[in-house]
Amino acid sequence: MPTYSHPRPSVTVDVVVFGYDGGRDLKLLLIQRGGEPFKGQWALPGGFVDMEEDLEASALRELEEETGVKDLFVEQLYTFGAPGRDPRGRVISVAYFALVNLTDHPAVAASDAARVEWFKLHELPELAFDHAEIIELATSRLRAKVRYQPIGFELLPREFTLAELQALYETVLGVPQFNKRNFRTRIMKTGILQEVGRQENVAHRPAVLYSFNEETYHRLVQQRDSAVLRRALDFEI
Amino acid sequence: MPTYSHPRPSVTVDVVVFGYDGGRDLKLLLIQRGGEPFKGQWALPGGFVDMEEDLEASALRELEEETGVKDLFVEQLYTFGAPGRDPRGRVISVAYFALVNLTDHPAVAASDAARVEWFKLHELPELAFDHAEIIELATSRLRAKVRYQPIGFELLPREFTLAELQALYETVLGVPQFNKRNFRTRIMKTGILQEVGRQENVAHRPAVLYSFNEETYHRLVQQRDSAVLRRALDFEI
DNA sequence: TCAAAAGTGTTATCTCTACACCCATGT
DNA sequence: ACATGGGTGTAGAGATAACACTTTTGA
Repeated sequence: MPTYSHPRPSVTVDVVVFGYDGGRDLKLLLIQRGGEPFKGQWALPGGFVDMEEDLEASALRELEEETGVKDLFVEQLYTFGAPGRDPRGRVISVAYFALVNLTDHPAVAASDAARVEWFKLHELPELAFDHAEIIELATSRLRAKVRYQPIGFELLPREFTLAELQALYETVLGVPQFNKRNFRTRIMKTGILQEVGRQENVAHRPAVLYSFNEETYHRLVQQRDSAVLRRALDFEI
Repeated sequence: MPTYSHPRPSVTVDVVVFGYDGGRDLKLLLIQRGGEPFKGQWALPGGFVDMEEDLEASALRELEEETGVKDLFVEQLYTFGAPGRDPRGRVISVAYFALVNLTDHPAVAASDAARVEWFKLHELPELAFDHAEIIELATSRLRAKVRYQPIGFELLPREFTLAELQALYETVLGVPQFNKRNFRTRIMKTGILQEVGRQENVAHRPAVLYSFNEETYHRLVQQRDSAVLRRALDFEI
């Protein structure tokens, strides 16, 4: 097997970053391409993997270089490698995805990218390469993940009310609204929330503020995807 | 961005094939390497991706070339790309995994492989490269999958009894034994099984033979991972 | 008639859903 | 006092777990 003489494809990483700011829409981080191919079109942040660099490190590096977004957890999504997906030749792309609290992660155009913008997930522009397909997969992965892991940790500010947490779930799952009473019962039963104070200066009964109890959170997420979480988070759609 | 001049890693595929033959163990398909590096050691079937070939097609081709195993569904698992995982240089490997009914898929050594063998999952030999890590990930993916998708379709013969289906679940999940009555109720409620006959010449009451109702099966698996299936298959561990 | 494995009835308990209601605050 | 959103009690329906029981076959 003459391994050294094998023709070699190029390898890139692309990153799908979902952002949330409390509204009725999830947002998606895109860059406008500054170079060919697809110059001027919107695309996922990403780029070529360096020879001595881990894949995940590449994803984080390219993301920061192109958008300024950093300090986040990425998770591998899928590897796209159909011949012909890139006009430059054979390019295999390892896609990553991440969730961030939008207000903590301002986007700033840099290097290759002409512009950077957070788009509403339901109002995306036309996309370069097969990036629409990548985003679709990431979206369905997010909706699956929400059912067995608490996503609020990454998407919400450090302190939040139960109403905010519920709004997040309704937004991500795209359902009109579910029962307040039952949502609370389910979430509280997991024990992952801890009371940290109450709202002030609101024209109604002040809501209790919660944050995630990191210890309980990590124990539950670790434990073979914990039946406790599945039971509590598996909202019917 | 001078894309043409980028240094390029090699890209391979590796395939984790789980087999079942009705016993108390899951089996795993391994080859003994015929060439360097790791000559003589056991490894996952796999090899280099051709320039004009889709990743999944590569995985199926390498699997058949090295083991004779074909006609099966593979699912992408994860992409391993740590620098240093292959002594030949930078090699990025896209791992796939598959489930087969062992009796329908005899293994035959061919081409590069010195030998091919089905190993019990709990009695694996020392493995080449980072393949032990790949197998560990595949195993945990299988145990997660079993909870929301019916795996019997791929692992069992076309006709089977409920006792056989239950033994499969106990084997995959590694639990001693769960309640017969309740297992049956859960499975039957999905409507995924159809009666196709009964056992003959057994020294006890003959069991009803079932097969999967393909139509119901595909409808349920498709439908956003169907709550019906999750409810029915999510066995406590 | 017996052993072996298949298959069923039933109940007590737990969980979930839906809906109505009460509570605390600023204006 | 009242509007506003936060927060709770609870009954009826439905799902679940556990156990003991009946059935059908070949030897």
